[in-house]
Amino acid sequence: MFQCVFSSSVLQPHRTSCLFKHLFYHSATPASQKQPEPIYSKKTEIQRQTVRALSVKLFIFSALQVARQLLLQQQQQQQVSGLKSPKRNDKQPALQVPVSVAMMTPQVITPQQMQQILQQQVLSPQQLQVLLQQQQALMLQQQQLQEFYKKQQEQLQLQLLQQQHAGKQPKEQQQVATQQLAFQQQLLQMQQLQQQHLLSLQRQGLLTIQPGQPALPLQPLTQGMIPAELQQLWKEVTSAHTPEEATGNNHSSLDLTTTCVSSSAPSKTSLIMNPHASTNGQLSVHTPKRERHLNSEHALDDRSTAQCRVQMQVVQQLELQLAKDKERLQAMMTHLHVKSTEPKTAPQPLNLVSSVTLSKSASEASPQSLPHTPTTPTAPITPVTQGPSVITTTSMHTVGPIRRRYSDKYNVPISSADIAQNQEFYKNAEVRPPFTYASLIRQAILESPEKQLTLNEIYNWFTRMFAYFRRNAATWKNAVRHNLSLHKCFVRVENVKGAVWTVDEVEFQKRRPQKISGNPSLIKNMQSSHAYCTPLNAALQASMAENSIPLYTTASMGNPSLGTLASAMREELNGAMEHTNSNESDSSPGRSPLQAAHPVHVKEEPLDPEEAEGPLSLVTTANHSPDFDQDRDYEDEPVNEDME
DNA sequence: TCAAGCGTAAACAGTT
DNA sequence: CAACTGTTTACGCTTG
Repeated sequence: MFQCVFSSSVLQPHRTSCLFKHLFYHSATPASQKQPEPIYSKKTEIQRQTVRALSVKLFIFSALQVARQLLLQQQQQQQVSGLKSPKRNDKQPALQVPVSVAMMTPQVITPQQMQQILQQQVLSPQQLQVLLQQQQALMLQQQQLQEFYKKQQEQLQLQLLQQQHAGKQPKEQQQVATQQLAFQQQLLQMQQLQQQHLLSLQRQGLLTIQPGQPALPLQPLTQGMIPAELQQLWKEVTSAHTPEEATGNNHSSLDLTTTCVSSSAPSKTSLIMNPHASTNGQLSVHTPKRERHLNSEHALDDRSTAQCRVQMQVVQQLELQLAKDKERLQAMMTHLHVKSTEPKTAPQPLNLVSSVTLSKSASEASPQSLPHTPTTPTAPITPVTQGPSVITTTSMHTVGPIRRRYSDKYNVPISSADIAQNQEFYKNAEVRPPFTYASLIRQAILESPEKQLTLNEIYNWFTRMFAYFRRNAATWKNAVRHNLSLHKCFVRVENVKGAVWTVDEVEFQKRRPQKISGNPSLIKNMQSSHAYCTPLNAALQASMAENSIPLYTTASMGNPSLGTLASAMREELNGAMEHTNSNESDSSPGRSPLQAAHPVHVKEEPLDPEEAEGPLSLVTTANHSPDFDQDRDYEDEPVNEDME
């Protein structure tokens, strides 16, 4: 009855690659529900973010490398082709490259999936250092690649014009097809190697994969290419050469380099990745034999022309992506520069680099700040900054205790602001929110206009706000009921229609000091993270928009409940401050009166429905009319359409 | 080591 | 009668 079917970008859990099933910790299957959740407590959010960003960049970089290689190959083919053939129009627009895409798709890791995979990272500071160095190197390489691609593209265009005058040779077509078949075989091999490497990464603790991780709405890395294509290109380039890389355990992009931090010379990484190609496009000099081969067997025809065009498009898309990525990276670096003094001036989509490595990484970054152009929905953002911030107290409600498992260990809490900032993320990604059931239930109730919800409405809120709760309904619904009954802060109110649940703020506030300890640094971090709430939300919106992700709502637009949630998170911070810092003002005008006056606990002293109505209205707001509530399903309706 | 908090599972009873 | 709702207990895990 309560199983909601989301017509939006609902994630299909089982689309996750089987390769990672055994790596998942939070399994979607009931059999593994008893397992603990150490993920939350083993790593910091910053670590996850850093690696996540690195992964995306590495993926893009790899794709660029592949594209370059293909360009070079294409160039080889076209260089040997003459201008003799008559001009022909393309009658075979069918692309050659994507032929094998379909069979590659199941195990392709899209950037989004990569993010999901990487959102639960275990990284040591040393590893983070290395990764950051890699990131720096990648940025430099991307710049070099961009220049290179532009040159290549110009050449390609010239050659394409020439090629249009070339004739069609059936024999060459067959050979091309044969070559592509061989290519696909190589790709399969590389696919296996890639899997092995991912496994090895996982074993090393570099990768941990969320259980039952749903496939996020697949978003093309670029407009013209699907991720599978990029992945295929990556495999092609990695399989095309350097068998020593492929056979080893360290051939992955994550191991690209730790040495090429220099910004001057061509990086070592690029040489490793493309031993046949130099960054200045002098490929033909290095591969005379291959060129001859190509000369003899690959003349121009419609297919190759189409291929060439496809490659041009690929390059263009990659260039676009590269530019965006560069902008993002530069913005990140700039943000790292300024955030200590101007935490609010540089809205960033991601806080990807930990403050630990800030000085080092930022020192080599371009100071130019560019508009953030996030391309993917991101994992929870948890800025850890020390910048000053002003918490604007609102009269809104709070989310409440933070799940300690997630954050306490490293004193990098998932602040309440985080959930507000990452609402879209939690809505779309099947990631367990780092909040207790009690907090979430309370939030659901307080977000309602009447500050009361039926059990079913609470269910709907969960499923609507968190993709994670769209699965295992029996489990978490049981937990919700359990929490409702167990905690005194939840008060059941008999209604005409039935029963609704309200929140006893007094009781709830009693719990918080236990959750948020008086660690000053912790509170400070929470304050700072709050400072980023707004820009981060904007960044998330931009991210969603750019990737055509269904943008339900955000804290600053659309569904008001999200704004409520965002405000609630700030309130949560205030609440924490109240408990930990006596100097902090008790500036919660909307809440304090209720705290003082709240009298009744149905659970402790069951009352007759008639009796319960009156005093409990303190919690359920003064203008509450039980009859009015019956038809008040408001936001839940779209979700409930498919309910059983 | 212990207690507290939390999540999960499950049994049970009452209600719809 | 089935499903839902609500309560309660038990257990394991994490954390301080």
